[in-house]
Amino acid sequence: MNVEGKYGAISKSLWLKSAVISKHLDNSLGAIHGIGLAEYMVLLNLMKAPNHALRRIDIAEALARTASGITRMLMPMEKIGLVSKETNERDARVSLVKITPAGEELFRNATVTLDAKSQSLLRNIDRESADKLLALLQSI
Amino acid sequence: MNVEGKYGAISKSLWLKSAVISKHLDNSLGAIHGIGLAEYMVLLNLMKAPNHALRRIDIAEALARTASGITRMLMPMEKIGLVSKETNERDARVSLVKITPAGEELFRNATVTLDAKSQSLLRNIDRESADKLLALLQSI
DNA sequence: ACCATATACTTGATTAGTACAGTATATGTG
DNA sequence: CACATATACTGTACTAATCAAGTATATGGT
Repeated sequence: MNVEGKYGAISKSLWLKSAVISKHLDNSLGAIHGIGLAEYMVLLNLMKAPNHALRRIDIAEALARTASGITRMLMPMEKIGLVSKETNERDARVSLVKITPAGEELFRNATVTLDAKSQSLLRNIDRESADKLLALLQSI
Repeated sequence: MNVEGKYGAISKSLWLKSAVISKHLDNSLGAIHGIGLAEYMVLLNLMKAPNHALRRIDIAEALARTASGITRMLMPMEKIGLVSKETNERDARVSLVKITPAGEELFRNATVTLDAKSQSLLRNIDRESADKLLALLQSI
């Protein structure tokens, strides 16, 4: 394998392993908490944000999705009360998304599920290797 | 971060990085060769297979997709002549998928594109780290 | 102040995937 | 051999994402 092929192999492996793991996590999160991994990532980003609120466009950026995808994803989340819509008084174009107390509660519970399931899916990887893998992934 | 959280962090990072990289590769492969990363992975698996042919169910397994997803994906690929349908004389339920010479040619060209684009997307990762990352991903 | 351009979001049309049910064929057991 | 069960695939209905166009608002240059 030439040098370029090595990087191609990383892309392919990343694609496949992500598909496998994401499907498992989607299933677990869906069965127990009624949300998918993408919805979980929305809540995670809101929890990390100052004032627990973000613009839709920032959520799109954080999830590598389009603005319209976020609009559609948030509709049912708002309906079941995980997030709420707030206006930005400085900029009337913006519709801020804020996590609700119910959303925070679900996020905490879903985090337990996600961590446990992840550990089970990644049981082939010892803790030291896990540190290394995480660092490498985050350096991409 | 507790120990479980570390594995959860890997899942989340895998999910996000894969989304970013896959979208770039989909765009490049689509613009230049008219196929997506999933279609490329079909061709790759066919190239690796004995006799360059596989059952649909095996392709589904290799790509973490459903059988019906593969049926749909293969329809246009057959139409443009990248793969052909063959019967299995031992088992009439099976419809074997075989890569065509045109499919092989496209695969070789797409591999160059995929490797080059991957190297560019992963330029933050040096060759030694790339070896390590690939080994860790493949151990999942 | 005016207007051209840019930004934030939503909506309609399309595409790609899934689940589930249906069809055809194969396999294993009494 | 007969028949229940399993397997391979396809078709229908649905869901989730995209793109491109549309609306509203903000910003910058003259």
